[in-house]
Amino acid sequence: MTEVSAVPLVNENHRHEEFNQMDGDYSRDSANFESSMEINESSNVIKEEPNNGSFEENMKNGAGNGHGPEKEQLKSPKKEDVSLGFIDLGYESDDDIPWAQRLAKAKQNGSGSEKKAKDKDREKEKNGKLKKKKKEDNDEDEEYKPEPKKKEKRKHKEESDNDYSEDDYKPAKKKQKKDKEKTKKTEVKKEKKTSSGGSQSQSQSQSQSPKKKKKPEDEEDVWEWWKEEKKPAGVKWNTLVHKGPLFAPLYEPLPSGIRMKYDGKSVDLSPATEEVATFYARMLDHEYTSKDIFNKNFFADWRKVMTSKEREMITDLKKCNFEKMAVYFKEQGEKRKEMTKEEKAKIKEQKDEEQKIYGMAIIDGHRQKIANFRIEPPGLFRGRGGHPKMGKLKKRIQPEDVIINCSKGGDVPQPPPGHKWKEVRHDNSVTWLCSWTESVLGSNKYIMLNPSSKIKGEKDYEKYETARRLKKRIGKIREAYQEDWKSKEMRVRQRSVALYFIDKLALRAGNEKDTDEAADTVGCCSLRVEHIKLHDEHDGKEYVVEFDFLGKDSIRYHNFVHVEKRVYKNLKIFMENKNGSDDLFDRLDTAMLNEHLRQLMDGLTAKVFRTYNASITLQEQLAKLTNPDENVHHKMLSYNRANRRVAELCNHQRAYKEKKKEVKEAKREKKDAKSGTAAHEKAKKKYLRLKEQLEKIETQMKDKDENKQIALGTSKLNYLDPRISIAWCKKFNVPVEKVFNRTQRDKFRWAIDMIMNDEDGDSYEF
DNA sequence: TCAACGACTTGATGGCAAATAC
DNA sequence: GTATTTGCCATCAAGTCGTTGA
Repeated sequence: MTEVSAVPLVNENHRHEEFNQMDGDYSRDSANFESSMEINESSNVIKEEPNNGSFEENMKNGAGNGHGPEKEQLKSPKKEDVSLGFIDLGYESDDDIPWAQRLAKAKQNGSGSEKKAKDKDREKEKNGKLKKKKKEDNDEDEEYKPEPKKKEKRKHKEESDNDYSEDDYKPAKKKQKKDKEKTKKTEVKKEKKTSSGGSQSQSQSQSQSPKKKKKPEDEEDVWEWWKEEKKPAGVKWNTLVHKGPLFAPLYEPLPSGIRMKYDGKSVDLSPATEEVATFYARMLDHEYTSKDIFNKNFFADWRKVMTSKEREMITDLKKCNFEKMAVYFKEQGEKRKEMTKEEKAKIKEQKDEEQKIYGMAIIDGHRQKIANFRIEPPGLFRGRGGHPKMGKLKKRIQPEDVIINCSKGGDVPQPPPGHKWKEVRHDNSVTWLCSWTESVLGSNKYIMLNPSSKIKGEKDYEKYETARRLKKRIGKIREAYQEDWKSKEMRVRQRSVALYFIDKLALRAGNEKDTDEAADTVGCCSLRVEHIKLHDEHDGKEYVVEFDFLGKDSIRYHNFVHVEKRVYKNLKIFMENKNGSDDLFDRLDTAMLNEHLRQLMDGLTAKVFRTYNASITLQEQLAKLTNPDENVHHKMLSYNRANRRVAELCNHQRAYKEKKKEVKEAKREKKDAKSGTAAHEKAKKKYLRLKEQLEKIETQMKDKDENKQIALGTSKLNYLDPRISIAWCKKFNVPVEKVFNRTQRDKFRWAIDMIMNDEDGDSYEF
């Protein structure tokens, strides 16, 4: 496990400040929800208008505090309001949403069973309300005994105590001719395209209209799926044609002079044994090979592929010397770098050819890029953090391991000569093209389509629409979970506190996981008592919770957060009579939490809060930081700052401190090892490598200051509604290329089209 | 009923080529 | 022209969440 540092991370002070600000906003938020509701009711625009801004924004501009000016704003949402951080939705009715209307409508209408479920919910709701009235406002009402095992939790059946239904929100109507016309036009265009079929016709039609000067990215077969009817639920495609996966090249034995040494003597290994040895040799410079678990796992798996003779001889990894192999691979690498232009071009050509054949699928008549058409090559498993299986052998995947998914008919991909597929399936309820079972964890791996494809894009679009729906309900949801802090039922209290953390701190849900199979990392629901410390007072603030745990990818989350008194008191109760290794929320898990969330809003799960909070923060930060009079360069600076705020919220940070500590330890190791010995050499190498890595991070920090600390790309690609960024570009005359690179533009083509081709696109509100 | 599984999204990492500096 | 830096992109591990079947 990565050792944690007692010193706060570089940008933690900043974040700490920010969270403290949030706290201020938070209380304001809930206190003023009612006033915003009243306003909207009279305005007949959006009936349900909770205070839905981010905490920070609300505090700074006072949005939703029930004073005069907001009333005016809420009554008449104008384009200009965007720059003021106005928080109402720009759209007044379904029909107002360009191109999205049919998609959204299909979803809203729902199926019969969905409706029944809602009715049932309403029944439950009534009962819940009656019960609620009787509830007393006392924290210590329920005698709380921690649950011994989470497994029993599900016995406490979820009661429906929600107060909302989808129908609560009924937007006013407004005609939208323009978009209908647009949709019509595109449909005609599409018909022309598809009538002549496939990508060829696309390029033909383009060549027929030389008037339109198109950028290279528009030259491909652009499938404007967002202007089409949605497929029935569960149907992912009607026809799917592809060439199957591309397999890793076969192993080529090393030249005769390149041999591993065992106990000082060169040994000839069988090809299979040698291949696995090369996996290790290639990683010799990597920190992994200094880890005991890695070596243990590698050696055990390596021995499995050895011949009995080899197994008899090679009994100790420490006696193996892979140096010669490692040097050879380095030399090969150098040679590759020194290749002539022509040689490089030839290789590129070959790769492009592979991409052309295997990298594309035809789905419902449209050519779509495949994300990963290569079968993962064999190698050693690189689990992160303290993964118990790191170093294990990832076996070579054969066609006999691969399941193909495609249309029925003659277009089934051919397996390589002399081989056959494990199975050929025609399952159009899934999106994958090929799948196989990976040998280390036994999990399934898939070949799927590129993010620019319809299948992925549509899902992405839906994700942001769900987050936008959450925006309309967040006020009520927050109000409800605050009320639940006082619940007599321990599971309800735990759920409400967990939800508060997920909403406020953008924590992940935290599924339970098997620590024999994966590193010991946690999320919100799986937090243990040892992961938090309560400080009655810290840094001049009351009720401070110190979080310190390893989250996804074993990245440390260390943060001091001021919380409401009631949350603090609840946490104290949750921790009573427990050991550090006990679950903090012993009566909660992600399934229960999500079941509850689903009752609050259709499609709501814990991860929607991350999308919502990230997007709303970006929108507000952009509005706050952008000065329309500045040049593009300065505007971009503002954009990156806004983006960075989001990344901070989501904890996408680089572990600078961790690296620093590693370097320190490596230095000590080097000092401890006897000079001249192999151990000393190894320690020295490790130290130099880590030092170099640290220096790189430091330089980046100095050069690019703020931005390098945070992995901006992740939030940009996964959490931020791209329409916010594009609308910002449109409004402030910043080229979209400045904000999104080629890949991102491909992925977000739907959003670019929606905003850029809409007259009111620049006033888009998340 | 619930653990296990399947399908999918999220996110870190590292290699490589294009851009930039010298 | 060469060295260095930067950004892009592929890769694959690690999550989330809904479904399944014992």
